[in-house]
Amino acid sequence: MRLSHYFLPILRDDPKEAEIVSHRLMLRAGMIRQSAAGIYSWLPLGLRVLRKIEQIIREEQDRAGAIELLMPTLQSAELWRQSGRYDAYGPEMLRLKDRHDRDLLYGPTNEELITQIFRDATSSYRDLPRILYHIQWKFRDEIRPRFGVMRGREFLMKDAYSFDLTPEAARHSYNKMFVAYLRTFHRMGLKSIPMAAETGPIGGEMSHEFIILAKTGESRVFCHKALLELTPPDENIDYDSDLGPVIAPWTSQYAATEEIHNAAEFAKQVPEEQQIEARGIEVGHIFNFGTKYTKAMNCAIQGPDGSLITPQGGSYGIGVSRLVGAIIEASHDDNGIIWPKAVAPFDIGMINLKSGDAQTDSACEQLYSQLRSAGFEVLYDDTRERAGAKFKTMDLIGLPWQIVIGPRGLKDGAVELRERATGKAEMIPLEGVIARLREPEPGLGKL
RNA sequence: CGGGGCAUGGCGCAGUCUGGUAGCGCACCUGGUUUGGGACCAGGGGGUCGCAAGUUCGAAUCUUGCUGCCCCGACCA
Repeated sequence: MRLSHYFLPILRDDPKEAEIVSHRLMLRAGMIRQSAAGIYSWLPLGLRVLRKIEQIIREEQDRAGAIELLMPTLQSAELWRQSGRYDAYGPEMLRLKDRHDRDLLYGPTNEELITQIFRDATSSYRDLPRILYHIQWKFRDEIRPRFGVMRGREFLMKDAYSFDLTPEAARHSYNKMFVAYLRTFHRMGLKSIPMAAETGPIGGEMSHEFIILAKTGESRVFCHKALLELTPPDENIDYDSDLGPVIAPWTSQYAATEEIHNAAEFAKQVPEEQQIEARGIEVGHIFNFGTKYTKAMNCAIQGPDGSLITPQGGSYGIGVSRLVGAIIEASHDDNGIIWPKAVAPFDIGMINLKSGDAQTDSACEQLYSQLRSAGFEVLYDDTRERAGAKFKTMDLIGLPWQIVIGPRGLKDGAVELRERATGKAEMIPLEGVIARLREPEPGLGKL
């Protein structure tokens, strides 16, 4: 993409409404614009990140055997009356009426709807287990939206729902999602820590929040240091095998959010030098809630012996739009965002230091086209800005690699390759750029 | 919802106390000089001063009502 043809409204100054760093940087980097309190438009750069995150989530859900569908944003109140949540949910739920004066709501979650869909389409035990998911916009009318996309009212969420015949089978579905979440967040360059959690209004007995540590996190969390060193299973993990032992390293160590933290237990279970007390951002939440919704929604399945079985349910959320902010909270410096490679809006930012100079232009054009043919996503700054301004912009938007091309280096046929995360720069021959970019990252195993 | 604050061009702000018809920096446009970490000079364009009613010869400025947004708290993916 040529910057001269792109839509990237950079702000040089901090907008005063943005308090925390991710919100500030997203506004300044031209990723989002606010439309109303807690409601945002996603500009091209932000959208690209959102899509990358979505895609990683999708791949890992699919790998774990979940099946994608898409439910609407608007739901009928009638459905929610069946589960009893229409009245229980409170003012957080946005309620509206259509022209026939029928009650509708903008979905804050989808347990009722998915249960209805599943119920109406399934009658045999042979059709279980299933995990269905979708990635859709939700609305919760928060009392006080804040922190940009981290706590918006409208937000993009992946939510999955499992249906199983027995509690044991439901436990297995839960474990599948547990593993999928470990892998998902790891692929995004995040260290996520599953923590025992309260179940809240969704209900149920078993629940984990997936927390990433960040100074600006909204809640205090406590855990064993060893949890930070664990690596998730690789892509060859067999999701049909017993996953209990696989997740044991995570579930056997103390890890709790503030709400259920028990200081005495913490002290007893974790040696002082291994204790971590930090702030965290919740990016995922998994629940197992038994028959809460299937029962309320009259969902029954015929078993092998002809008897009716009420399926066991679970739901599994990931805050997709929140993750964009969370990743920035976890990965930035004074100059701007530092995108993990897997979610960066572009792989490479190419800076033409002397647009209009025939030699520099042609070297840039040549490399730009080669990089794209090689499969890289490149944002090419071909504008007439001065060098300094271009550097500042590139640092702000945080693309993993910067390629700096100017007459000085071209004299020797070289360009500068700079890694945003480390600031390390090296001069390499024009022809060597692609080979250099393809070198495997040290320490990054195959996931 | 309780407490605090803000609303003036795309962004950041001054002007409001003491009414006289809107200004600064950045950004933008034109020309010139510049050009490896947010250049300089000159000339320009752009604002129903959040909305409504009122006071007044005259309102960004005073009065009343409303709306939007931000921060702290309780609540939450």
